[in-house]
Amino acid sequence: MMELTRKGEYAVRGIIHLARQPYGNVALLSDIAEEADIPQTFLAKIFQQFAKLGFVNSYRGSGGGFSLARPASTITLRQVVEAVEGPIAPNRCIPEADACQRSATCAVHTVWRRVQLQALEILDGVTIEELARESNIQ
Amino acid sequence: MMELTRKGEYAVRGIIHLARQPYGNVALLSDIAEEADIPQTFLAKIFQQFAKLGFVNSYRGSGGGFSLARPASTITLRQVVEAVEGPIAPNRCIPEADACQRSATCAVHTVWRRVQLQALEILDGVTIEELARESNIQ
DNA sequence: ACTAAAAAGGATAAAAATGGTCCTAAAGGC
DNA sequence: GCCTTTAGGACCATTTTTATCCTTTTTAGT
Repeated sequence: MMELTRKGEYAVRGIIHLARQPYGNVALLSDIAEEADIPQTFLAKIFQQFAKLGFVNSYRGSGGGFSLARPASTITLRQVVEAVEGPIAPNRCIPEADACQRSATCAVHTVWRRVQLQALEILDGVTIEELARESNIQ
Repeated sequence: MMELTRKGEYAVRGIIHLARQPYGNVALLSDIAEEADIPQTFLAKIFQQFAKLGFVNSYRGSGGGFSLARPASTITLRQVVEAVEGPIAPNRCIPEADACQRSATCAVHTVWRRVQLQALEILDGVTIEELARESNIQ
């Protein structure tokens, strides 16, 4: 349970690789995909989501590619993961409060809520800049 | 991401219902399934796993059913969830250390590890007895 | 012994999610 | 106009989820 999918892994690896470039540098999707060992067409979908959310700029045509749209220090791990995986929540009741009629009275619910808040606190506290700097990720 | 499946939800709800019975009381699967609003045949599979793991005793035949095999205060939420969902880990590298060649040097890895440890700490600290006592779960 | 009750275990299956691929269109540089 | 590169949509295979069904085994009661 609670596992990041490939999509989430690729999203994190992909944006870390982009963040390793000099800021503003436009990188080719094909280069990032190869370096990070991610299927290019899959990474394309992920970066398209990033572009819509304003994490990256995309440029079409010859000389095009992707660049970070914001400093890596302002993009958190949580933002990246939630961009592709949706809200981080250990059970289904949590994201939309209504969805669980038991919410108000269910002790189990409060436990999941605690787990969620702890996870969010950790992921909010980690930026892509830190990860790009510290990781030896390929 | 990080979501408990139905199986996990049913496992928790099911064992909480069993824990509401007087200790040692043998309850019918059909009764628990109905009370907890869980498909009976699905709950059967879950309780079979519980029986193998020693959380519950099962009795076949007329007058049979299930009872808790250990006091509810000695069964943690983590144990119940892991019984049916497998190890709790936010990404694939964590459960088996070898699986991720990047483990040693990857900063992302250490973040997931922190998330995992926090979650485990919370789930280890909650017993089925507490949940059975405090929850108004149907 | 017979019967009914109840769990055990295996096979099966529909639906959804995952993890992609492929093709055409659009945009930009030369 | 041509080449490069991303955008977007359609499609698809595999796996996981969420069950259901059937037969067997065990037990209690008569």
